[in-house]
Amino acid sequence: MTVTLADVAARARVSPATVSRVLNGNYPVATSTRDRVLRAVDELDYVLNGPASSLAAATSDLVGILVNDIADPFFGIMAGAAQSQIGGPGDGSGRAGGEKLAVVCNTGGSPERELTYLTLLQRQRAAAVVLTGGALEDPSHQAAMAVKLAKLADAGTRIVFCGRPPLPDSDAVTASLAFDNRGGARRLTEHLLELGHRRIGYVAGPLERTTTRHRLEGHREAMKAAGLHGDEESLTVHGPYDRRSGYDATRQLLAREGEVTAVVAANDTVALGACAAVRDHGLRIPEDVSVAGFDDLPFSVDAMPALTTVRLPLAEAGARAGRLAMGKEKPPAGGIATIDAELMARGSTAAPRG
Amino acid sequence: MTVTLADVAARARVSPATVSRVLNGNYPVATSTRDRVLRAVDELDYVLNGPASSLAAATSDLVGILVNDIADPFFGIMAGAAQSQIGGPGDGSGRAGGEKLAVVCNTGGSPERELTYLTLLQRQRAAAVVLTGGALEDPSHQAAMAVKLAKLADAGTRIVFCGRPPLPDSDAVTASLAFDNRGGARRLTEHLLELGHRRIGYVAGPLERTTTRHRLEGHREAMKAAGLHGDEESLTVHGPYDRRSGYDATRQLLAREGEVTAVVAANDTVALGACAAVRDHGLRIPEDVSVAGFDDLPFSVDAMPALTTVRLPLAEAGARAGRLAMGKEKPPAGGIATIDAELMARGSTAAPRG
DNA sequence: CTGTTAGCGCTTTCAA
DNA sequence: TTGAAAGCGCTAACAG
Repeated sequence: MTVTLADVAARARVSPATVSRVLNGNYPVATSTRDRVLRAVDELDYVLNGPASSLAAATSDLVGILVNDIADPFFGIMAGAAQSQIGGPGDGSGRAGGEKLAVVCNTGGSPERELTYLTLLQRQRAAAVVLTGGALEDPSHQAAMAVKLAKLADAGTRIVFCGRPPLPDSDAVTASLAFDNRGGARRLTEHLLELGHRRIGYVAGPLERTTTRHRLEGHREAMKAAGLHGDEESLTVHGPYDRRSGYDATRQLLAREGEVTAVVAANDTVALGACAAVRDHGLRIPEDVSVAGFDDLPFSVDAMPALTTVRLPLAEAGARAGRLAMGKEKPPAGGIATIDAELMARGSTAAPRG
Repeated sequence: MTVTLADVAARARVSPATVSRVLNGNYPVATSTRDRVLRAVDELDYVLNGPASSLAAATSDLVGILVNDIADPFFGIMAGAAQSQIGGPGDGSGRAGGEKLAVVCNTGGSPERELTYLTLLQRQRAAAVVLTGGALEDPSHQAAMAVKLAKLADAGTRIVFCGRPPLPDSDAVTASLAFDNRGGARRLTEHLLELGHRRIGYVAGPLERTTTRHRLEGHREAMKAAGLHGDEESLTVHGPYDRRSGYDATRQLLAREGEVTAVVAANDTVALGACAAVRDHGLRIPEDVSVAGFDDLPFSVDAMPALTTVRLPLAEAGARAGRLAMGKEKPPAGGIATIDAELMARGSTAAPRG
C-alpha cells in the first residue's frame, strides 16, 4: 500500500542501504546513483517512515520547545526564533530533507504538564529540548525535573534553557541562557526613584517562580539602596502574569495605599491592566501615577502613553537557544550566559506631582 | 542500557505481549497481572519507546497544529486552546499514559514551510493535524496542499481546519471551522457608516490570503450598499499583519487622502500601528480620525481609547478544533461550520467632525 | 562506492 | 486471560 524504502531501491535498482545513504546524505554515494535514487523517490512520491528510521537509528529529528503560555507573545517570540533556527529554511520544495521537526509544547505553567511533556519527548527520543521562561521553585518539582533532565541527557537529548536560570549542580543542561531579571528590575526602580518616587507599588508575578523572585529582588535592592524599606509587604501584590491580575492588584493598591505614586508591574501585560485600573480610579498616567512594565513586548510602545519597561532580547535569545539545541553554536563558558536587560524609559513614567 | 518492554516483562514474570496490553489498556488483562506489570514499570522507571511503538502500530500519538505566526496571540490563543483538548490533563504524575503529544509548528506564513511541516508530520505518521488561520490563495500552492492533505488523510491522519475556509472539492478534511470574516467586516464598516463616515481608509492584510480577501470583501460590500464606491483602490493599502504595516499605511493614507475620517485595519495589531500613525500625524482618536481593528485580542481593550473591533471566539474555536482532531466531537453537518464574528464598538470610533 | 545481514523495541495475530 | 512468533521499515556495521 504505502511505498517503502525497498520500493524505491527496487525502482532505482540499488540496495535499500544505498537509498538510505542518499536520503541521509551522511555517506558518499556516486552522483549518478544519487540521481537515480532521487528520481525514484520523486516518481514514487516516497515519504520516509519516521518511526522506523528513529527506531533503527535510536534517535529522532524531533526537537521540543517548552513554553509556559503559548498565547503570550513573550513565549511566542522566543519559540518562533528558536524554531526558525531549528526547522531550517527548507529547500522550497516542501519535500523535507534532513530537517528537524521543531515543535512547541504548551505547559500552561503547570509543573505536571511540564514533566509529562518531557516524558513524551523522551519517548520520542527527541534530539533536543529547549525550556523557556522561568522555573518553578518548588523543591520537589525541581528535583523531579533534575532527574528527568538527567535521563534525557543520558539518552543523548541536548537540553537548552532559554530565559531560565541554570539548574544547580547539574551537567545535564548543555547551555543556560538566563535573563538579567534582577538587574533589569533594579534599574527600572532606580529610574523611578530618580524621578522622585518614594512609595512604589509592585504587582508581582506568581509565587515560587524564579522570574517573579528575581524581578522582585531587583526592585527591593533598589528600594533598599535608597533607604526605603519597611513596607515592602504591603506595597507588593502577587498574581498571575495576566492583564486581570494587574488590574485587580492595582485597584487594591490604590484603594489601600492612597499615596502610591508609581506602580511597577511584573510584565507588560500586567502593566496594561495596571494602566486600566489607574484610569478607572480616575487618575492620569503619568501625571498622577507612573506605571512601568517588563519585557518590552511589541505592543508596549503603543500603549498611551508609551510604556516604560525593560527590554529583553527575546528573539535573539530564542535564536541562540535554537542554534545551541542544534549544536550549531558552541555553548558559553561554563554553559551559562546572562543576557542583559535594558531600561526603556518612555512616557508612562514621570516625576510625581508636587 | 536503556530499559525495554522485555525487561519489564521479565521483572513482572509475564510475556512482552502482556506488558504491551497493559500499557495500551485496550485489552482485557487480569487485575493482578496488571498491577504486577505496573509495579515493574515504576520500579524500572520504564519509558515506552515511541518510534518502536509507532512503527509496529503504524500510527503515532503526535498531533500537529500549524500556525502562521506563533508570536501573534491570534494564533497562540487558538493553538493553546487546541492543545489543551489534545494533551489531556495528565494524571498529575508526569508519567504520561495514553496522552497525545500536541505540538505546534510555526510556518511563518511561508507556503513552503507549511508543506514541509506537513511532510514531516506525515513522516511521523501523525494522528491528526490542525491547520489554523487563513490560507494562501495561490492556485499551485492550493493544489499542492490538496494533494498533500489527501495523502495524509489516506494514511489515517485526521485533518481539521480552524479559522480557515474549507478546501473545495475535498473530503480529506474532517472538519472546517471558518470564521465569518466577511460578515464581521461588513458589520464593522456599517457601524462606521452609521456614525456618519464616508471616506474610510482600509489597511488590508497581505495579498492572496483568504482572510485578507474576505475581510476586504465584507468592507466593500458595506461601502457599496451605502452607495459609496469608486475610490476603493486609492483608499486601500496592503501590507503584512503587523504593527509597522498599520503605521506606514496609515501615514500614507493620511498624507495622500487628507479627508479620510476613519481607518479600518486588517487586524488589531495593525490597528495599533494605525493609531500611532494618526497621533504622529497630530490628530486625535476618535475626534479627528476613528480607528478600528479585527479579532479583539486581549490588548485591544487596553488601547487608549479602547479599540473598536470584531471579536472572534478564538479560544472556543481552537478547543473545538482540538476535540475534532481527537475524534472527541462529531464534525458539523457537511464538515463545515461558520463561526460568528461579533462587533465590539468601543471608544476608538465616533462620529466624524462637522 | 555499494550490497548483505542483522537487528532496533514494540504490536498483533494466532494459538493455547 | 496469556504466550509465541512474525514482522513493522529502516539503519549500520561489515564485507566486498
